[in-house]
Amino acid sequence: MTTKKKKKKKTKSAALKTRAPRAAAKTPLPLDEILEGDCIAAMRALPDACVDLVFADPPYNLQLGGDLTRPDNSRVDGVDDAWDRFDSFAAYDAFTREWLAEARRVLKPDGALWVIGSYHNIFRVGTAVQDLGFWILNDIIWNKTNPMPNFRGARFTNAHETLVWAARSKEARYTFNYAALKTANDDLQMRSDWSLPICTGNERLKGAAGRKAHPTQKPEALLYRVLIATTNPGDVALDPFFGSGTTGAVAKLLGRRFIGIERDPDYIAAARARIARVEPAPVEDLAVAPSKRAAPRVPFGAVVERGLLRPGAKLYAPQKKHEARVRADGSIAVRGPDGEVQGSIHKMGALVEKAPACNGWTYWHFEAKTGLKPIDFLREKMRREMGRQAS
Amino acid sequence: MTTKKKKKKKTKSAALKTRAPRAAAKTPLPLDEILEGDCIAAMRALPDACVDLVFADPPYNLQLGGDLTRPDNSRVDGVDDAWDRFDSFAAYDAFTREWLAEARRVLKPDGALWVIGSYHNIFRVGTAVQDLGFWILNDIIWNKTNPMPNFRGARFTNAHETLVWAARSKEARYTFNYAALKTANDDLQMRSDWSLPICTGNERLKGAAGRKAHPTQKPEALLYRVLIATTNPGDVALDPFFGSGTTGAVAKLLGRRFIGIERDPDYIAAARARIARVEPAPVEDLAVAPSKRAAPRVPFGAVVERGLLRPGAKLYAPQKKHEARVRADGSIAVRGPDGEVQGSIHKMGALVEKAPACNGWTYWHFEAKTGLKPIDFLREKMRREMGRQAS
DNA sequence: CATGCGACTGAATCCATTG
DNA sequence: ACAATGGATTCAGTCGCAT
Repeated sequence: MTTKKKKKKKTKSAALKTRAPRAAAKTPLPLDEILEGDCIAAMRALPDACVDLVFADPPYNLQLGGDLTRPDNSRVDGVDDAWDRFDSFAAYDAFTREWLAEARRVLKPDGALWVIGSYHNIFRVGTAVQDLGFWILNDIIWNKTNPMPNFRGARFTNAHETLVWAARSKEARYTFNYAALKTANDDLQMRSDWSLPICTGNERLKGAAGRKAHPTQKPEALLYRVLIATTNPGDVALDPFFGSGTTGAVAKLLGRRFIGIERDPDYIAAARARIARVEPAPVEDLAVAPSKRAAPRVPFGAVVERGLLRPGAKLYAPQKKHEARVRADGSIAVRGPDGEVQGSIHKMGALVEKAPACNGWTYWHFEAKTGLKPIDFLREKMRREMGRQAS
Repeated sequence: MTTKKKKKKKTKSAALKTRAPRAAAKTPLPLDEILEGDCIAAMRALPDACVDLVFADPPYNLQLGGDLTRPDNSRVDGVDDAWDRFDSFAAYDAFTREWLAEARRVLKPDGALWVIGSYHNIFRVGTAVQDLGFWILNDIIWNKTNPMPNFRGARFTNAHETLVWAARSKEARYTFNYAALKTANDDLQMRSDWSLPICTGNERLKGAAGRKAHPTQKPEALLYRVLIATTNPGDVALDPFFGSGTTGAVAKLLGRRFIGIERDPDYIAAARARIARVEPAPVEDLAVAPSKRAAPRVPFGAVVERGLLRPGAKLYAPQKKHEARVRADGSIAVRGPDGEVQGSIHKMGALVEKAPACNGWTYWHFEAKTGLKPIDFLREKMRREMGRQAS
């Protein structure tokens, strides 16, 4: 996983052939801007495959907001008998599928989607995500450390929200900075349940008369983790329900670009002022910790070429349980039941271990002054040499 | 809420008018029995409005690919049983809606439904639950204390499953034993996120050759909390996907009645033997044991996310013997002989100290107004913010 | 009888690149 | 498209056995 950004201008043709490229593709993207208007209309004005990530915090459901309109901008009546409830769900579903379809269109082939919601809407959102061809990667639980208690004592304290993380398609090579997250998590894999406080105190935007400027402002820590985990510096994140602009504020802090879409001019004004106050982090501290997968490939033959191991040198399995001989062509030779066999460090490791696979770099060891060391040590040495050349 | 059982023989006519009452209504319910066969057919043989609770653990439709091996080359025993394979989302949806509709029919008007699932299926289940007229009360997150890791480092550790708790209708006066749960939770409201270990060890049923008798046996603690929270002694709980019989075992323990439905005769045999071994708890002792709570873990990355240390901030070893820089992803950078090295606070502490291990929390310090303070100070601050979190 | 070490396991949509 | 190949990748807990 991790970065696959180097030469990814392959833009899988399948991703683009649903629609003819738009004229808009030639106009520059509205980067680090907030577009005022309906998110579906605004996304329609964007070209295909132009953003790396979509983060969406859509309206949660019909019951809560009179805010929701049908795709044709007619208002949904707030009714609650069975027939109209179905009608309401249908309207919500239509709205959801429409903005999700546009989001998918503007996503690059290897792009990804995040949507946050609660039990009121997340099941409908998740179903639509699957039906539209996205490929769910995880559902993430934001456990609120300080949720609003349930005052009536009629249910469990609703102490979490759910995020869906999905690649644009099953085949997508999505961005996931695994090693960086593991490092940040004190060297344990990051889990699907995240404990974060809700947005309060200084971070909470205040509007007129000290009232909260936005009813559902998300904490910056949540977006921080999302952007660190699934984007790289310079990536473009689109937020079609920009609200108070948390996505934009954290994107600016972390050296990512953003495109916001928001209907409410008051929210836009609050978000603009907020983002203007953000001081970007130093560029040199933004790159995610390098993962082994992203490191330049050093074939074993190069180690031999470089002279770090001479042809004929002996390699050992852990505890010297097996022995191999380095050959000039970068293969190694081991003794098998039918005489000597030659092959890659991986194949020969698997062979002597009778395992289906083996990482030869960590399996085979050479005799160093200080004892047996894995040959990966030599690869690391070469990578450091190469790094100095590059920089 | 709590008990509403006193005068609930009102049996809302709306609940019954879809179907004529069955002749079967006159035959006694198959209480504390396991019915062999397809759950839809078996439920059809039950009368309307005859159970207080439905707990369902349906197939998840995992759609697993090829084999998966652990880093040590051992093979993961995935769920590839025939009962979990569906041809399409449409097929899964049809199946889901059919069993849910029957479940709703057999539920008493004030009855409730629980369904457990993962991101593979829970969105489709939740959508169907809403469409069929159930009223969602909570979604509950079962956070696994010991989940299986993500072996390839490709995603977040899938560390939870989701349960949907829904009343039969919006108007239902469902059962919720608020006070009992609050007491059990050290006088804190029970939250929607539950931390429980997966089912292992002695509790896990073994079949032939010591292999697991069922691939997805649920922990009894999970059903314990469900039944304590949303049923009263003597209530009837129907489990249409009975499997290894956890619902029946806990129901018997807690003085509830159960009806199980299961297709696989081997599972039925295992469940029968298991339930026979259960000793019902003394009626007067059906209170819940208090749950212990641990201090929430705060990784270093969360301190950076939270904004308590900005990317680029400097950290110092005691006596400023060494220096490090905070990076956006929650790693830190130090100068080594071959240039800058990055890693966790622990790894980098060990590196500069040339020690095998190091507690980065106490080793690294930041510049506070009152002088150098260990970064553990910031972790403590976050823990205080997060307050006491229910288990 | 403790203690330690190694083997084993769990609802898993689990790789990337080249040819 | 698929096949072959390189080589990256795990956490909490239980159980059995050796010391």
